[in-house]
Amino acid sequence: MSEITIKELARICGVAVSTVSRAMNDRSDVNPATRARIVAAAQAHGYVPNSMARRLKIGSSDTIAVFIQGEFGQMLMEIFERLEVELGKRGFDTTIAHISEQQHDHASAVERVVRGGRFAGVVFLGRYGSADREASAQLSRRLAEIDVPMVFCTTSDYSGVEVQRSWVSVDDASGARDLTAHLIARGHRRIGFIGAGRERDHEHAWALRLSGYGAALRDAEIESDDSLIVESVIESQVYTMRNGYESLRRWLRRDPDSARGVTAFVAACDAVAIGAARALDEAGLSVPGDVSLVGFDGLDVAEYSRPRLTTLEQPIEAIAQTTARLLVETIRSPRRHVEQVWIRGRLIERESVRTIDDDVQATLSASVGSSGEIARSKSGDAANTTSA
Amino acid sequence: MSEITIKELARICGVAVSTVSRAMNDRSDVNPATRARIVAAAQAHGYVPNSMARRLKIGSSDTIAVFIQGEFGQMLMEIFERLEVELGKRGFDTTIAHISEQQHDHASAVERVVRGGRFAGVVFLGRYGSADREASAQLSRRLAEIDVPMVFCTTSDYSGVEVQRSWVSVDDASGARDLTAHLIARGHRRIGFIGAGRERDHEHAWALRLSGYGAALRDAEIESDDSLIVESVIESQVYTMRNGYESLRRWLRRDPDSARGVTAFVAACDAVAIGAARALDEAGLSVPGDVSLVGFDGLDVAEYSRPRLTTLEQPIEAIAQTTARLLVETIRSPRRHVEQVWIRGRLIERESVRTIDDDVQATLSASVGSSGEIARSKSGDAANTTSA
DNA sequence: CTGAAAGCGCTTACAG
DNA sequence: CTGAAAGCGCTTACAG
Repeated sequence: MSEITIKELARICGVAVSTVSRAMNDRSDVNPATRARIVAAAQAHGYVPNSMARRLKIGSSDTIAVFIQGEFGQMLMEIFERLEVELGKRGFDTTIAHISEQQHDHASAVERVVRGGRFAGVVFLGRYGSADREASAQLSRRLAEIDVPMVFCTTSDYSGVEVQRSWVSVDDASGARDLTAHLIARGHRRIGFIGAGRERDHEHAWALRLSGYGAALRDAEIESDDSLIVESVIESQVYTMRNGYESLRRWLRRDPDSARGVTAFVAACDAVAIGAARALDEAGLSVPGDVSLVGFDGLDVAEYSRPRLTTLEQPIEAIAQTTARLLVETIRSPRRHVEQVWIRGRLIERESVRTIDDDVQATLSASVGSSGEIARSKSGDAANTTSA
Repeated sequence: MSEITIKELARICGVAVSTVSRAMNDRSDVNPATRARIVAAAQAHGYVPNSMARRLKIGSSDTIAVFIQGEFGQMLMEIFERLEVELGKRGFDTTIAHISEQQHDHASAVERVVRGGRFAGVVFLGRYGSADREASAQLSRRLAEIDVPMVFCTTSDYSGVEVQRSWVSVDDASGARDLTAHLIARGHRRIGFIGAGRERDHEHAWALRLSGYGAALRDAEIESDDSLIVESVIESQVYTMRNGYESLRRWLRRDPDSARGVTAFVAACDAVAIGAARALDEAGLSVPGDVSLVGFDGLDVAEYSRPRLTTLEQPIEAIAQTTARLLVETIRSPRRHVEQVWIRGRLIERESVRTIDDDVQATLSASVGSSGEIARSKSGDAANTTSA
């Protein structure tokens, strides 16, 4: 711990601490020669100002805390990286505040770091609060009280509290709608959705994607069929390949009749799509030969898997820029109106969707039929829960 | 900013600040009734101690900084999550210090946060210093001077400085050796390696994996052939599917003759393997039908891609535990001997390796030949750089 | 251009 | 069990 303090450095240089402070902070009112001498000495002795002391004194910090709850998804990390540079351009430091899933009391954990940290601003990335509605609402109220500038990035505030916050997100609903419409334009009619939240409430982005899927169906006057909605099996880690795989696999086994005739699926995200593709594969169904599949996010895995996945690319750049802009504006003029920005993603057509026409339809039914048999042969253990 | 300070809370409760402090910190020497009153008031007014002031006063913090340089790879994030809980069990908070790739001067950026942050300890996750050897060595020397407890996790210290540091990592060399030996046991003889660093020096883990590959070849008395080593094309982001794809694709085009006869590849990591699989696919080669392929890491994508990738699973749990243990030991007794731990990973056999025998060999040569033709038909633009 | 002084919000001996 | 005081390492008016 040979850390040197400002006092010692001052003694070494034979000046007052206030002079050292000014020199280190590039103030204009310091003799250039003195400054040079001090900076050199600092360098030589490895002096770096104690950031706690500095921030305590300064009062207003220029660091932004970005909260990430639970798992570090790839999409979140990519947004974070861009966000960090955007905020950097505007003169802010960024720090990740991770609230682990294990934490009993999310709300108070968040509150503790926000209140204790004296940040210039806060962004919630990808999740907010806990499944416990009341706790989340509580958190919102308290955050409103301490009045930190904050924006939700890729999360909507579903806490139900009146306080309005700014947010920015990919337009989940329109994205899913575009994806589904694309499938419909390719001749698909019986289209499933993989990865719905168990409770189907508005807890997060997926509910929005599910609604976009429903809207596209309605637009095309296709009757929606709840039995085609595949629920998430692994709720603690929804954005995973494993969730896509397990969820679809279970559904295929349980509802062989529903599976019959489905020609396409929209997955709640790319990772889920990859997992789902494997479940399909194991059931003897090929993509896109037997069933088409689209993802959501635009991860690299969607680009390099085979078949390449048609998906909706999140506009990471724009999301990060907008979030940074909104937050900085809020910091500068706290009482401005809130802005809520949905940014449309871009549909990327690749190889996982096939154009359907009647004769193909026939082939399809046949192969789905065979998958139904596979399902049946294993369905003994799940007989009572089979819905069809 | 209705943040309340200890002084105001003290006034509200009609006690001295020292009493509030004691109550908030659960000291034993406080009247239970007084404590209850204070805690309740703190709750009501949303009082949370200013963490800067607290840490400034305390001097020794109990937070650990984990440094991550450049991209947030999935493997790194998984290790981080485990590390956070392991450190948490031992009473430490964890914070991520991200050094972005853009930063001109890595070394001094690292030094600044370490010196300025007064952390209880530091771990470097996945990368250390910059490509600039001298700068890295410089950093090591300065870090040694300030004498922070630190351990390298999944990074080796190649700075060349005498100061010995503890480290823990998957055993890259033996892992790659196991993987390669596995291929050899399955009858493969001409085996390539995808993702070598351009300079082939010992900058990071990949050099170790490359050497493990070489060792296995030597064990089996197979003559190694440098033309089978595929170099990374995208050096700034080596752990990516894109790097695997572009690197192998270029190689396939450039060295069609080398490609002839290769029956298997070991990829430097799973992401690279996935990208490589696509390049193979585009060249008309199937995995494992025409060429076998193994990865390294044990990411989910290796499990859900088709074919499922045979790979070496990193023992994340053990790595995180050992790192936490070592760091805490170093914190408690700074002068203890350093420990350098290589933890063996587990080979997971899946579907990307095929057992080879003579007649298969014949088929293979034929299809690689056809890929050579594809390459040639596009080689006009790269004619001068073609090595064969 | 430089120095002495006050104070940011806490914690921790030291008295009582 | 409680309070008054000192001080952690800085920065920033305020004088000179």
